Amino acid sequence: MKKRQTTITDIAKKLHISKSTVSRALQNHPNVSQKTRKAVLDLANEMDYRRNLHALSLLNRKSNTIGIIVPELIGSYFPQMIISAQKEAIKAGYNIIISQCNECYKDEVENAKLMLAYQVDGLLISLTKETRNYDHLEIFLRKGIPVVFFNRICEKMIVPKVIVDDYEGAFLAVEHLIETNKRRIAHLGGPPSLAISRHRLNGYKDALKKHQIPIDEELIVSFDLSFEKINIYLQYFLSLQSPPDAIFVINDTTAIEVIQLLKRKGLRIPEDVAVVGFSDDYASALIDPPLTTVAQPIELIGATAAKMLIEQIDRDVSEWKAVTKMLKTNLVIRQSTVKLKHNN
Amino acid sequence: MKKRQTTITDIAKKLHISKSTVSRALQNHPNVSQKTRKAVLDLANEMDYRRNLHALSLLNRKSNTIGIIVPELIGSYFPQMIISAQKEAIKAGYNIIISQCNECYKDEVENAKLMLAYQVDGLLISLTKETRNYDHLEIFLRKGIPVVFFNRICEKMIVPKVIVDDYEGAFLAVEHLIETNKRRIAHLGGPPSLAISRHRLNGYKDALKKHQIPIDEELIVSFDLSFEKINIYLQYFLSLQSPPDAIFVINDTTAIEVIQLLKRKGLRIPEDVAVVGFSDDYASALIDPPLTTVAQPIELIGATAAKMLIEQIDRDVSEWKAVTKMLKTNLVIRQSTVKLKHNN
DNA sequence: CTGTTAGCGCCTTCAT
DNA sequence: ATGAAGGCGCTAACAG
Repeated sequence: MKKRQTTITDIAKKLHISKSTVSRALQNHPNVSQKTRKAVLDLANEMDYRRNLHALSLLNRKSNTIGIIVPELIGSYFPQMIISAQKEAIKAGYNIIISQCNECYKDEVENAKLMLAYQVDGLLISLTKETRNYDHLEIFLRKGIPVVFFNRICEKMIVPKVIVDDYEGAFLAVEHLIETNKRRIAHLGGPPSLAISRHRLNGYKDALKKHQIPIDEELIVSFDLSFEKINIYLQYFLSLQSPPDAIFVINDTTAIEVIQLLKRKGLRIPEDVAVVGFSDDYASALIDPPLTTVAQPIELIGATAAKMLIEQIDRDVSEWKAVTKMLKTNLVIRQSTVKLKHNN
Repeated sequence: MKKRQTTITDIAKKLHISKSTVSRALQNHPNVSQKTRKAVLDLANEMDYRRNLHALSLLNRKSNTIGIIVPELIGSYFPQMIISAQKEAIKAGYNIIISQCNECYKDEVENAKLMLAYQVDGLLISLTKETRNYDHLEIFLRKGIPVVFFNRICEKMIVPKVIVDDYEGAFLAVEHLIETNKRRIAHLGGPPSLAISRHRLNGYKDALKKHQIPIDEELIVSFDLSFEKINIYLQYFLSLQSPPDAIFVINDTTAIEVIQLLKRKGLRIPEDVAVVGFSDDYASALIDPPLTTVAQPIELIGATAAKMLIEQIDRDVSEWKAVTKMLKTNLVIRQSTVKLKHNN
């Protein structure tokens, strides 16, 4: 025999009063006598009554829920971002539903449908590396559900976005490499489908240009972020006639793997090859040598994205503003590019 | 003007047929003519129709949703566990709602209430370090909603649990330290409120006993997992008359911090102090020196817990089985305890 | 201050 | 093969 949940009807029956009175008491309406209110609240408490959110959502045509779709949960970036977005959401009375895509486009589409089925009031999303079609997201806009992108954005869609200055971050990172006297700087970039890949690539190129270092296409590889291939590309770099003396890598998890592989091949970091990553993952400060990387203000990104989303919710579609908020990055210099003196 | 979602009624009206027919068509009922079915499906598709899960949940008194509450999302343990639990859940037709507690009891209680409000069909939970009262979880049982614990379990509650053999894991880890000729082995343990802390402590003690090493209470500290305090305890250890030559640490994130601090103090690892952690976090293999640790079969834990939960759902309370599944750990030996030959 | 009613979107039963 | 009606839990609008 499966037990039923406690409902307002149950409470009403026990107290021999109407459901509306119970409902009002539970919501602290003024029009309820002290005595009744107390009786209701006590009984509700005793019976572990919880408002059924599904009923509420159905009634109000509003779920008070925000969906968050992230490409993955590996590394510290997305978990941290979720935590800070959630904090902001709860402050505004919204719950969140999280789902992750294993970097897989199909999962992203499924997750988007699920969010729709859950009637989320808004969607926060960072795309998978595979995503090139955005139909599953356009649906939200057609339905009047606001969408806010962060990190992995879709440039074609006119909605609010929270990003960091990938171009500048990359530019400064590469300039830093140049300043440490590296000249053959390679770039292990991301898939061109992602805007972040393109911006970071541009920053890389412009930094070289500024310092009159010729851009050598041999030294530029765009890869699909699949872990297994890192070694292949690294091997390629090292086998060049004139191999790189530094590598600017699209993200930290990849850069960390690059460092592991370089060490295994007996190369010294940074003397033989310097390495720079992007995002300042939790593990980056811990590895040997610690990774120089372009830090992102993750908490700020999460909070900002959530705020922007909540602002759009309940607002008429015609009033939506597709602001793109670009936050600053911050180059964190560690020993993967600069050898500590006292280490020698 | 806020747009409404597409409903069965909308489709019915457009096609001039009844709602029930539309509903049947959408569910592939046999009693619908081919023509009608096609018309409905086409229109549904065109209008981006999605079943309203709240309505379904209300109607069926079943949300087809599993709640997962984790103490935090820092480190790779819980994210990985969530991913594998989710995989299993989806296979069985369940969606999941994740929430994290920032290691805070109050948040755990709030999250539990939220899960109740969402009418989850079952709950997967790992407790925060602060949790000592379980009233918020007992409610689930009273309501006939199955609960399955994993990792941080509550020993007092008679429900299914998925754990690893913490005792054995600790025992083997400490024995390994003894085999590397360490004799003053300290234990930086977790709060005694957590069963894992107690079991790991027992494993530690018994390993010492087996090898006739006296247990020195000076060398045993139980701390509350708050990051800031790690240095205090470490400093305490090092200031002892006879300081430890090895430390067995309650978990990897703490052990990693211990290694950082030891290095900063100029101590050599493992020569001066060896370090062992627990759980094999993603970062553990990457730090310098790589951390020897007791690995847990995380994916298996997640999948097993989800399976056990789903098995209980829909089953009568009287049939619930409070099985505790204990999985094996696996000692991963790295350079924080054993120096590589070719490194010298 | 309290009660009655209607309906959110969906499906199932019963009738046709 | 189709339609009509009722109800899941809740609240807002309307009566008293």
